[in-house]
Order: sequence, then structure tokens, then C-alpha cells
Amino acid sequence: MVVLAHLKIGEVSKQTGVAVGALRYYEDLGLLKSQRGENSYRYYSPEAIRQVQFIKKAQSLGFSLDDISEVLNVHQQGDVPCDLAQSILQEKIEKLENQILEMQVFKSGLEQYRDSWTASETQPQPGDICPLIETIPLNL
Amino acid sequence: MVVLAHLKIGEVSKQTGVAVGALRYYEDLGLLKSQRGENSYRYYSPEAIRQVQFIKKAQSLGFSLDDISEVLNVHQQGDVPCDLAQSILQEKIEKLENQILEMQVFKSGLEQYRDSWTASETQPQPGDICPLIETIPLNL
DNA sequence: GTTGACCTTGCAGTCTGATGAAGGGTTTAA
DNA sequence: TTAAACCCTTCATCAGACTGCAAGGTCAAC
Repeated sequence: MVVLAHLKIGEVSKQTGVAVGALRYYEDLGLLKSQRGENSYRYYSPEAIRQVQFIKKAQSLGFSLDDISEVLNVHQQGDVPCDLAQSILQEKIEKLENQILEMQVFKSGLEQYRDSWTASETQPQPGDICPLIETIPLNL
Repeated sequence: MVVLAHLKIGEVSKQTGVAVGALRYYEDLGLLKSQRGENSYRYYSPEAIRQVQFIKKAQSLGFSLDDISEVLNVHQQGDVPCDLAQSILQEKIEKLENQILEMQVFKSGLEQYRDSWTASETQPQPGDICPLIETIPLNL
């Protein structure tokens, strides 16, 4: 099947909102293909627009370009990559959950320090830089 | 007041647990001072140990080296930098709070997609890469 | 025919907090 | 005296997803 490839990179950029430099970058990473003219210009088929939109959508789910590359490779081999996409998504969710929990614990710790500082009227000792920070224990 | 500066960088590294390279890096950023011997070795006073520990403690509160630099500059000018430290800490807490909220919203969105995907039995359309991703709206 | 918009490659830079290597000088202990 | 351990500077590298620039080739309109 021959696909018409008549869009220049600037056109793809306009239609997708993705910068020209980013499109070239995607090509370097193997995420996007183009046909080269005799002038060495990149020419794209309308399919490419969908492909770039696919990349943007996956990015909006927190997929890295590396993740997307994996997904596209499976597609390239003729398989439907939805199972892979789902498991990557599940990983993202779990990682996010852990990060949120960690941040909540960390934030509570900071709030405790902030409140104890406001409450205390620590006098600076000679040689101290800032007693409020220096009362914190070193985690070795 | 003359302060004895007899500790070599490796000694400071051992006593603080901070890598030699990191100590040099702190010096480049103006966070830590040393006296140079004729051999061009760095020599540190025992004060430096406390200074490095101060840096570590501030880092454990989420302070960037840039933040710490600001705090130390105030101290350098003879002022007590606790007010500054407190306001930086307050900023960190607020930023963290916002990040946590954003991540929770984002995570809910991802979970909705995950669940709708699992529930739906979307059949791949010709030309689709992965319908589960392609049903996501583009945020323009 | 010439201006300007568009395209090419390749390399450097962004941000943060370092780490590592290369290539060479110094000190210390046996 | 010689080997190991330590120190110096300078430069490169990492993650991630690009952006920007220089120097040049191409194309379309007037």
C-alpha cells in the first residue's frame, strides 16, 4: 500500500502543535518516520499526524518517550499493544501512589519542624548559623 | 580570630559522609570555604564539619543548594537567617501541598482511564495503534 | 532575481546535584 | 626508595525532552 507523503515538517508542526525540533527529535528516537525527498526534506503522510497525536496522548498519561517507543515497537511488529499500554499505565499509577504517600509523610515532617520552630524561642548559640535548621538530626 | 585549618578534604569527607567531589562542588558554588596550602591542597577548620552538616540538614528539609546559598549569604553578612529559612520552608510546604493535590487529581484521571479500558471491549479500528490510548482527548 | 520563508545537519545548552575519568603533583609509611 | 594513598584541575556525563544557534541549501512569490 502506497501512502501519499506530501506534508512538510512545518505543516505537521502546525497541525499538531508540536515544534519542528521535537518532530526531528522523535525521528531520532525512532518514534516517527518520514520519507526523504531529493532535496533531503522530510515528507509525511496524513498518518503521521495521527501518530504524533498518539504520542501526545500517551505523554498526557505520563508515558515517557521510551515507554511510547516500546508500545510503538509492539505495534510495528503487527501486534496490538494495549496489554502493554495497560501494564505501563498500572505501573504509573502505582508509582504515583507511592510518590504521593512519600510526599505526604515528608510534608508532615516539614510541618512539624515549621510549627516547633514558630513555637520555640530558641536563642542562637555562638557559632550557630541558624538554630532552627541546626536542631534537625542528621540522618546517617 | 584565627581558626586552625588542618583538615584535609578526605578527612572532612570521612567525618561528614559527603563525597570529596561534592565538597569541591560546594566550594565552586560558594557554600564552603577552605584555605589553600602551598601544595594547593584545601585545608579546613573543624567549623567546616558543622557547615557541611548544616548543608546536609537543610537538604533534608528539601532546600536546594541555591536556597542554602541564600541562607548562608545572610549569615555571612552577620544576620541570623532564621526568618529567611522559615519562609523558604513555608514555600516548600505549600509547593509540596500543591504538587500532592495535582498528583492526586492526575492519578484519579489515570485510574478512570484504566478502569474504563478494563471495562470496555473496544475493538481496534483499522489504522489504530492502540484504541485504549487513542480514545483519550487531545488537550489543545 | 532576489527576498524571505522554509528546510537541512550538527552541536551546544537547559536544569540539579552531583559523579567519574584523565593526567599529573604530594605525602606518608614501610 | 618506592608504592599506595591522597590531592589537584578540567572536562565529560547522567536523567528527559526538548530548544536554540550557526551555516548553509531550497522553494515560492513578486
